[in-house]
Amino acid sequence: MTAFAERLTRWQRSEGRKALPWLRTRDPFQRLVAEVMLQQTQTGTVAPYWERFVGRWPTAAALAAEDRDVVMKAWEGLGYYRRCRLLCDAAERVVTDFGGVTPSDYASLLTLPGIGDATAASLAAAITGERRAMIDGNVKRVLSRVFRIEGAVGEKAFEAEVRSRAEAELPGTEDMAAYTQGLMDLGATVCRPKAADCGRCPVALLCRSHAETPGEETALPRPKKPLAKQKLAVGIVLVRSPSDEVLLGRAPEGVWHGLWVPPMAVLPEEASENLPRRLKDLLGVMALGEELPAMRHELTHRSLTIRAWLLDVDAATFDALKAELVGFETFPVAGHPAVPVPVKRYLAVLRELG
DNA sequence: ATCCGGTCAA
DNA sequence: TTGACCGGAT
Repeated sequence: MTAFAERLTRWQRSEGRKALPWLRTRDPFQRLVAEVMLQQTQTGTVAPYWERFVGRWPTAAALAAEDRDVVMKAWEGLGYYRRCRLLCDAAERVVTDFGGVTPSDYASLLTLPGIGDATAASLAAAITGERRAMIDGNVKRVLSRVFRIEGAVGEKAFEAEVRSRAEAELPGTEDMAAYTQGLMDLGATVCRPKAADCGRCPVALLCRSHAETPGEETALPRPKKPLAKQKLAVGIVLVRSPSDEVLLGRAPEGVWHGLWVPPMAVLPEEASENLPRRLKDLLGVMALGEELPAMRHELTHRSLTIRAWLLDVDAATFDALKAELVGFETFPVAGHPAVPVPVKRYLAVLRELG
């Protein structure tokens, strides 16, 4: 075993994170749920979601049999909602292709929707000790610092060098779980993106970045050019009935696909003043009701300025609007299906207003 | 306000 | 290879 793997593995066994709830189970399905939630999302955010999720659907069969909207509701607020849809697809595939037994080998895992190279390698290493290099953002950072790999994430040479180094460091099967978990623990708690805590690092003595440019471990492999952000004005109308119900429809595709949203219009920010007109046309009404405080919401490549109106209508008008808006359904404000975070905030505002 | 992070489709 | 996808941390 290399010095790096040896030190890292020993450190994980004594100092690594032990309190993460999914580390208490070896059940492949429950670990898979955790791995999917951990894609793009931090452990502290994931923990309560995971507890609820596997408490409710402990097996692939249970998840596969559940209504998608109900599952999405349990995912509400976690973000990247496509992961949830793919996880449901994966559960179905486990039932149909694997007889309900979640696989724990890399090749089989890779065939499941939403399971890519990093997730498959991480799961296989954790559950069976399969010798596969798990390479995620943390690993790229750690390895590029320790072995001083130059270049930017996404560049062919950088990615190839990271992979080559990651494979060269793999320990034997019996140490794979601790080693791979150690890589993740180190990246998350010590070799952080900013403010690396080299005083606590088990491999600081053999880290080239620490030796050659101490104090500059914050230097990351530069990401690619930042993508241009589109500024958009979003208008929504919370149509409320006398019995405290609202109209929501499924978001078609793109942003928030799979979630439910109120009647909505999207315009370039410069055309923001046209939102009321567009919404009135959409609803076929003369007035939009009371305007609520605007909210801002940031997505990967879009900045949203959200304006919202609260339109209180009588029962007959409510039913007429519902009939008018194809695909929209009625939900109690206090029992709505999965909605995007900003919509959830507005619904909370509604409850406070009474 | 900026940074961070896997998978899939185009 | 590039762009789309979300919310929280800093």
